[in-house]
Amino acid sequence: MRLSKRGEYGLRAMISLAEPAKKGAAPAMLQIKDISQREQISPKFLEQILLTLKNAGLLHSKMGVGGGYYLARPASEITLGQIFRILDGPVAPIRCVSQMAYEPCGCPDEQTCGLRLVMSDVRNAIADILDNTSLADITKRQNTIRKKLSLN
Amino acid sequence: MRLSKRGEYGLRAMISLAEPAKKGAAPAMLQIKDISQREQISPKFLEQILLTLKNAGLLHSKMGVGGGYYLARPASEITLGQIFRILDGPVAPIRCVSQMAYEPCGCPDEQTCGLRLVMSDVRNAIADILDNTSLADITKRQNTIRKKLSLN
DNA sequence: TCAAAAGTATACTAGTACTATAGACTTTAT
DNA sequence: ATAAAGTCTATAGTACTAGTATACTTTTGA
Repeated sequence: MRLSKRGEYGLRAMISLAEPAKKGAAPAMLQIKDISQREQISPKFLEQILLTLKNAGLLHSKMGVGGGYYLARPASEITLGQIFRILDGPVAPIRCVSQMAYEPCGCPDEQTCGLRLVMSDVRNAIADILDNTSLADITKRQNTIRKKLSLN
Repeated sequence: MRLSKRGEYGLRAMISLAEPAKKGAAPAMLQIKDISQREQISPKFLEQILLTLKNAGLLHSKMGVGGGYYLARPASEITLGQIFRILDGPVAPIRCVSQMAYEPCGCPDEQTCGLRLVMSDVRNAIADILDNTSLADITKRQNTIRKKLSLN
């Protein structure tokens, strides 16, 4: 049940882009090298990933000197599920329970297949989390933890 | 978040082995070819998988004519999580939230990493399902559905 | 006792996906 | 004009997946 590096890097980059530079400020525009340095990601690989995300409509960019990437929509309207599916494909652990890419498997009877029942639960559990967590939620959770830690 | 074919086949085979031949009877001993025919699995590939499961202590076998594989423990004491981990490794989508195979990722601060928070939730959701579902539970669910279907 | 059935064990392989890397190109600010 | 920054496509090394192949051991039963 692994998240690919592409997916991991893409999610981390999007989370970075959702963090406002100053508290209360608008989400920042960041350059590839800013993100790649902070998150320890190969800049050329990150470039591909951000481009994919841009072509999928989640990011906008500005070319030229002083350019960079920024979120196409408010952080509260971009979910982790959207990002994940663009980079890593369906959430379902097995195709026969996928909503976006259904395919039959070889079991004798799909309707009463026990594995399918459980994997369907797994799919729903994962999708529930990823589709109901926005980039803004992540930022909020991070800030809450930081606050708690600084109190000690 | 995909389940490998090895994992899928292994789980399907174990579920087959948990189904008693006759209602109320003890779980059956089945041969590779029985399972491979019923579940449409390459017999040689299945052989490897069952052997792995045997060496991990989940199956016993009987050699020779009329031999086969059977569950090493009652179906209620074998969980899908056990089978999954033997064949596909850790349940966690990312190593830094794995219980059985932790590894640090490259994020600037693991303690406040937003991605880690969410992926930890995902891991727990998956593990909750797989570790609390036994082969006996699956058999029961299948029978419930079959009963419902035959009532129509 | 020996042939056939069945599991054991390990090596090998073709194909695909993953994780990048490279290089040539376009746009923009100064 | 030039350097900074994103765009786009190709390709390469590696690991993994899904299966094949082959030789061997154990057991049963005719």
